[in-house]
Amino acid sequence: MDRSQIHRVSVADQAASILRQRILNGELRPGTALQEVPLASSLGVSRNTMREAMRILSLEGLLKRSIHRGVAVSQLSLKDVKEIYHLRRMLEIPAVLSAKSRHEDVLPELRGALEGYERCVRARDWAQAVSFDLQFHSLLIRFHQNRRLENFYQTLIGELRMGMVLVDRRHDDPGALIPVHRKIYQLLSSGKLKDCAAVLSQHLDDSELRLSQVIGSSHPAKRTK
Amino acid sequence: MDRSQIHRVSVADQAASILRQRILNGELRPGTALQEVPLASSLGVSRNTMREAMRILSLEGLLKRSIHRGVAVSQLSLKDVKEIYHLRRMLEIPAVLSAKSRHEDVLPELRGALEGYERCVRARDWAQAVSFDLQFHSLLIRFHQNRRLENFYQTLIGELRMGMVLVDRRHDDPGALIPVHRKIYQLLSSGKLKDCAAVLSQHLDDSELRLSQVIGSSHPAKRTK
DNA sequence: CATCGTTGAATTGTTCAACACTTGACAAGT
DNA sequence: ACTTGTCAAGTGTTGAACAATTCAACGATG
Repeated sequence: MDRSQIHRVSVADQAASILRQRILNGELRPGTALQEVPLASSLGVSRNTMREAMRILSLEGLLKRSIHRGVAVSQLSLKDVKEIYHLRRMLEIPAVLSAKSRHEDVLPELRGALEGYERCVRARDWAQAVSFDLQFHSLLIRFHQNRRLENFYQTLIGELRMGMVLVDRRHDDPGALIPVHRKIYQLLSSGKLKDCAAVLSQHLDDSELRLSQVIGSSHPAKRTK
Repeated sequence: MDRSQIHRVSVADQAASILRQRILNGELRPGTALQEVPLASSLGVSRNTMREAMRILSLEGLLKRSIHRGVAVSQLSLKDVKEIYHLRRMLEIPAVLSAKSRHEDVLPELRGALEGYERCVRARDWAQAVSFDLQFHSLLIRFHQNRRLENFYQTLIGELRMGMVLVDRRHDDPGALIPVHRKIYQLLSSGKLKDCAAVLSQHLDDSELRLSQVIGSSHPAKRTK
């Protein structure tokens, strides 16, 4: 009788969500310029509403605004990747180290994300697999029990995922991460937190390296005319 | 050509800055309801522009939006304070521990903030003193050399400062923090990072306790269970 | 007396159309 | 080649309108 939440969301928020989804899915690739009028009419909203939506996404880091020059889908630089992984290490490793038995409600969700990931890999649905992968890591942050931190981490992951759509195409071995995530989950659920942190740390190193290589070869050193 | 100094900011951003300043100065106290039309006309901007400004501040956490119910200056709860200080400990202590000699460019700035703080305390300018206090801690975050982290920390400090304007009034001993900050600076510049972290940790505990007491007595009708 | 619709004013959400300003490209002139 | 002028396209901003929602006051009904 008491529904969780009634459909009370502003149109601007919905427009932002749709746009966010398109960016995170790789439908809108980094660097793509977005014009207000065509986008607004394609979503069936007014230009002002679309501007509010774009304002939201630009504050999330997904869009980059240049005044009077329009907005474009943000493009991750190597420095960005380095920054984001620095933060991931700083946040995820203490998270698993602080995992206590009273946090057990997170374990089933971790298992769910793990299984979803494996299912997607078997189905060759890599975009969805990336989602489950990142969801798995987001759940680790829950151990901190800090809503602000979760939100911050979520925006980080959003930026990262935007760059990861580039990885999909040349992802030669998408299933290689399964045993790693399995191991993390297993060590975590059995309380071997130090070992878990070690595996996680290595996993993050590998992930950063792979993404950096793709980004680096994607848009190489700026041409100095 | 020096293009970096040209004053090219959108009106919406400027409106947001003005409003942010008023909130952080305590001119607009937590809980104050803000109506679009009066505010817009008082700043001499249109309603749409003011809406964009409010959107910015709500995403920064300074304003709280209830759909169709208006926006109000956010109010820190005890849980918020706990969250924010949890994050401050998580960010500031590793920051000083990772302080290396190559970060020496931060030290003069820390000294500047320290001296500004002492100057304000002597002049009984507590609002400005709080600014220098928080600036001192923001500078510590610089040791992480991570721009995203600095931005995140800055929004945290913004929320905190909003709650601290309540402290000003009953601040019985505003100069008590001088020796603590001095000590932190001294230990930091002499490389005694472990000791520095210990002092900083204690300082944060004290600060949280003081703020919690004020918040708790400010709106006590808060049953948490 | 209390509870439940109803009404209506006030405020926000959204749209629309217009204008000012900036930018980038192209053409003309030197 | 370099500068300058022009122009179209796009963003920034405004003001007015309408739709949707909230909230409080008001009765009506039991």
